[in-house]
Parts: sequence; C-alpha cells; structure tokens
Amino acid sequence: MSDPSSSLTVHVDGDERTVETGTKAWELFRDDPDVIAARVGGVLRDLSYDLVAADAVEPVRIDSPDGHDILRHSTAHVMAQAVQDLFPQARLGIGPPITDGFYYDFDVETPFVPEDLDKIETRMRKIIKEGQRFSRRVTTDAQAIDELADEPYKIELIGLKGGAGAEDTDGAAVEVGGGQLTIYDNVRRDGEVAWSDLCRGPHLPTTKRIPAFKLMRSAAAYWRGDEKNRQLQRIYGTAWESKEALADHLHRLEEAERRDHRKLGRDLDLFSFPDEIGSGLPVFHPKGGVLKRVMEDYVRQRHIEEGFEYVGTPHIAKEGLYYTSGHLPYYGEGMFPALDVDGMDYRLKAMNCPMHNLIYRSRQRSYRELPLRLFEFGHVYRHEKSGVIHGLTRVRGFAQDDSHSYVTKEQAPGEIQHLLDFILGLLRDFGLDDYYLELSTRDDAKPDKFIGSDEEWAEATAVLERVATDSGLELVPDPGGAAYYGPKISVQARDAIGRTWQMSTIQYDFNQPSPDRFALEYSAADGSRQQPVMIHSAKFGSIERFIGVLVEHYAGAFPPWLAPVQVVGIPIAERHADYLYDVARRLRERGVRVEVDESDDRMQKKIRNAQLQKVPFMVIAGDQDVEAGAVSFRYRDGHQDNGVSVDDAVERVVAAVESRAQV
RNA sequence: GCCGCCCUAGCUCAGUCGGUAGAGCAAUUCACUCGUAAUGAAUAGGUCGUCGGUUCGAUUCCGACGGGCGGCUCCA
Repeated sequence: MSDPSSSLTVHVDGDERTVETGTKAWELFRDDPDVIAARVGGVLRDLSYDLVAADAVEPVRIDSPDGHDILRHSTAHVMAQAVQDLFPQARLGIGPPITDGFYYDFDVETPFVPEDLDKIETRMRKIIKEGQRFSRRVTTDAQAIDELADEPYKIELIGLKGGAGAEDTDGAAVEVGGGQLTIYDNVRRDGEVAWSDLCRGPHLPTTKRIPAFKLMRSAAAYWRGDEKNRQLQRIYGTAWESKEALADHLHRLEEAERRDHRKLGRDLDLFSFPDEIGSGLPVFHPKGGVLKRVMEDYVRQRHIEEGFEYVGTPHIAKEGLYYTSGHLPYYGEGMFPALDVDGMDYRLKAMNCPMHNLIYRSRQRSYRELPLRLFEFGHVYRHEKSGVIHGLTRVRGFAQDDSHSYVTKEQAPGEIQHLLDFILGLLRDFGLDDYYLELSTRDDAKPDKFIGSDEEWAEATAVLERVATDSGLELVPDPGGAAYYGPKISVQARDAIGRTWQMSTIQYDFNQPSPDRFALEYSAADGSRQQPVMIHSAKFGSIERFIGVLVEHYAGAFPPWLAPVQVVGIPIAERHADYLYDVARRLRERGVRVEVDESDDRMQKKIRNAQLQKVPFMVIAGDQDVEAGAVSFRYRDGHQDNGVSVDDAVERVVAAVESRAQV
C-alpha cells in the first residue's frame, strides 16, 4: 500500500486501481488510442481530468455514441476556427453534434457558397495537422462576457444559462452547461492560443484525433430556431472514427439517394408533378395508378372487415363548418384561402372529421350502434408553405385514409386497442414490421393552442398512454405534439435502411362532439342523451405519402402483389412470342398483370429493361421451353429457374401474389 | 413564408467570356431473330422555365414571377 496522501483509489471499468495523486484520466487509458474521453461518475470528462479518490471511471471510445458526439462537437470547433480565420467578421452561433454529424451557425454578411466550404475544409485540415490541444478553462459570467465582447450570440447564451430554457431543446446546452461556465482554448504546440470558444465540453485531447470529416452543405437557420430571429448561415458536416467509417456513411447517403422516390417515380413511370397543375399536386401515371389502386382496394377491404363503414364526402364546404370544428380559428393558415361563391365563402377540405360528424348527426343515434365507425379515402387540400413541399411525402393535395370511431367513453380504450392492432397488422401486410409508438401530448405552457379542459386532457392522455403501454412496444413521449382537439398516439415505422417515418395516428377527441361544437349525442340504455367520444385514425396518414415511403422502403422493387407489372414475358426469338402470349393469357385469367415484350430489341436488352423496371418475374421462353411445355424464370436478383412447366409457373406467380410475399 | 443554389431535347448532362445550340439514353424507321443487364444504321426532337429590362444583338448580364433542390420555420 502506498502512502494515502500521495495516492488514491479509483474504479476503472469496475476494477479497483490505486494511482498517484495528480493522475489524469488519460493515464488510465494510455495504451488504448481509441479512448478519447472518460465518463467519471456518469459525467463525461476530458481525458485531462484530474482523478480524485473513489472516482468511478469508464473509457469513452471514439466509435461509441458518446464518442461520436464528442468527435463531432470538436470537429465543429475546428470548423468554427477555420471559418473565423477565413472570415474574421463571422460571429459564432451554436455548434452542436447531431445525428451522423454536426453543424455550426455563423452570422456572416454574405452567405457561404460551395467554394467557401472547400476553402474551409482545407483550412480545417491545416488546423487538424497542427495538433492543437483542446484546453478547458473555468470562467465566470463576468469574465466570459468581457472576453466574448465581440460574440453577441454567445453573450446571449450566457444570459440564458441556468434558466428553464437552457435545456438541450435548442442546442444551447452544448455551449453553456447548467452550472459552471467554461471556455475551451485551442492551443498550438508552442503554447499560443489559436482560438477559443465558450463551451461545456468535453472535447478530444487534440485536433489530431479527428480521423475523418467532411463538410456537407450550408443553409440558413433561424437563430435559436425562431422565425422571428435573424437567419444565420449554418454549415453541416460529418466526422467519423476512421476513413472507412466516413466512406460507409457516404455510401449510406448514396443508397438513400438511390431510393429517392422522386427519382424512382420518374424512372419507373409512377407519378409526376406537372408545373401546370401546381406545386405539391401529384398526378399518378398508369403504373403508379396500379400501385395506388391495389393499396386502396386492400385497405378499403380491411377496413370493412374490421367493422368500418365506407362513406363519401365532398372536397369543399362552406367555411362555417370549419368554425364549428375549430379548424379555422386554430389552423386557418394551413387551409387554402376561401373561394367566393355567390357571396358565400367556401373552403377546400383540409380534414374529413367535420363531414363525418355531419353523417353521424344526420339522425338520432343509439348506444346500440356504437362503436360507429366511418371511413373513407377523403381527398384533402392543405396550403403548405412553398418551402416545405417535398415529393409525395409533403404535398398540398392528398387522399387521407381517414376513419372516425364514435364510441361511448367506456368503449374508448377497447376501440383504441382495436385500432392499434388493426394498424400494426396493416403495416405488416405492406412489409413494415419494425416500429415504435409516440405519445403526443398537450404543451401546458401554450394553453391557447389547445381546446378543452385540463381534466379532459388528462383523461384522454391517460387512456392513450395505457393502451400504448399495454402494447409492449417502445413508447416515446412527444410533449406539445398533440392536435388542438386532443392527444394522439402515432406509429413510427422503420424502413429497410433504418429511417423512421410517422405513419399511423390515433387521436382521442372529446372536443368536436361537445355541445358548443357538433353537439353529437346518442341515446343511452336509460333513455338519457349522452355525448360520444370520437377517435380519429389515419392508417397511412396520406396514401400519396405512403406510396412514397413504400417506393423508398422497397427501392422500387415491390413485392409482386404491389408491382405495377408483375410478369414480363421475354421471347428468345420472335417465333416464341405466340407461345408466351398463351402463357400470358393464362396468367391474366388468374388476375396477374402481365406483359409480353415483343419489341425488336435483343432478348438481352429485354432482360435489362425488365430488370431496370424492377419487374418481379421475368418469364422467358425459347425452343427448349416450348418443346418441354415450360418457361424459364429469371428473378430480380439474377437467379434463374429454368424448365418450369407452364402449370407450375402460373401457380408460382399466383401464390406469390396471393401471399403478398416478396420474391 | 425565409436564406442559398439551380432550371438547355422525354431523361441525364455538355456548351455559349453576349453573335439564336450539342452528346448519350429514350422515341420513330429499317436491317438483324439472338438463351439471361445495352445489335447496328438512319430519322426526328429545343422560341435554352416565363415575362420584362440593358444592348445593334440576350439562352448567356440584371429584375420579377413560376418550378425544383438543400436547410430553417411549420406539419390538424
């Protein structure tokens, strides 16, 4: 045992170790070059941290989630230094790590152009090569304000520190933690301070520990995320633990680009967005039309099987209806402006519920009818801001697969359960089987954005939360994300490359049925008049958007039941075409969408074309096949199955379509 | 809506430092009839997004508008 005054005992990754007083964290991990920081008692620290007795220390590796954040945050600092080197007048905003990268905001006179990013990258490489040390220094508010006199945004952050707003919601916490105020100096090898930034840390030991980075793009962003504030210029970048990891990340981005439904929609001739119609208003071509119709037919059928009744409502209504529902006062900006018809203002429909309420109210309702479930593909139009429109995923006109279940209060939990089960089954049928739930609740700080009493909100939220929890699925809270009329559960589905999309929603609404709105009622068993609860539910939210998601999920290679063309017949030579027409006729009799490629391309070219169109089954016939009464299959992955009898071939295709299998 | 960038043939893209444009693929026609991802040749196709300004002359420079892309904000 060494002298207790000159040594101390710490726990490293659970093991007890005795070290000399004054030992720094990096000395514990000196033989592991991947360790870039330490977690001490659960708190992330620089490797220069001075150990104290009884510290529980764990290494933070550069390829761990925390390690990535630290690497990226440090890279953001290097970028900011480079920017201020090249553009001395640039003032600093914030520079936090984000998923797969980082950004830093700057106030500059002239926005950055792509060539600027090249220059900044070059400068960053120089800084990295210099091996500047990230040196932590504790300071006081007064000192920091003095030192950062030229950085108005940083001073604003100091003012926010410790307040309720200092939480990580706007990234400010990365700069100024709760308690202590710290500045990080970037120190050159000769001791000269190259650059400093107000920052909570921790950081890499030196800039040399940035193995691979890349600046991605620049864009404007409002200071502290508020539209009313000045726009800063944001530069996005990414940083990784190795050149290979960076390359992998860039490949993943390429893969996402390859799947982009806007590109595939054009390549596969599914849909387009004619300028002449207007921004955000898609048209479906015959092949996209097949996809849309098959989806809608299936979803309609499933709703009917689950006890829904299919209804139909107009696209336009007198605007008083939306005052009754509350949509105009609360979301009027999202609706198209009024059309004056004979002095009366009409509005394009932005949601279906008011019209479904009128169907409910068209006659007396009995408790015996409940749950009453109305469903339709209601075409709605929303006046989305021009800057947010995006392919099929954010449009101005779309079909909502919208249902409203009218239930007694007691029936509500059961109905929500029923809806959730139905939704998850439906998503699975379309090949999405990885999801989590989000519970969107009211923002108590903004009561004017929501209607209804506190008690009603609490009750509605509790019902949704209970069903969501009982489902056993992962549940993520989304405070403030509720609609004005009630809380909601949404189903977030992960696609084939791990991205999540908000798909289905279930909303509990006690407001629209209330006496001052639609005054919905039913006669209870005791003869009294009672108010029903309505439960809004969209399974895919928007058919258009869901088609976009499916295109990206499958990268255009749909399972046969959804594929616009399920089978292409390819004759080896012209003389085999009639034989294939015969096979095609038999397939068509079984409801299969089949084409025979009779163009005068060579068969190799026909295969290439079918492959590019991502047709699930290529059915090829030449002399050998004709002789044997057979065909040869080629699949999209290139594998073949030759000499399959025509009877078996037809059954094989039909079975794949009916089972909704992928091939 | 805000900031930046972009708009040339159906698609992908050259090009014009201001003197009215070119390729590949696709399309059409002809020849070829071929066993698992591109046969060859010929033809046709553009008021260079729209409107206005500067200019002897604008696809090119400037402005407005429309559309797109990347973000921000928003997302019932």
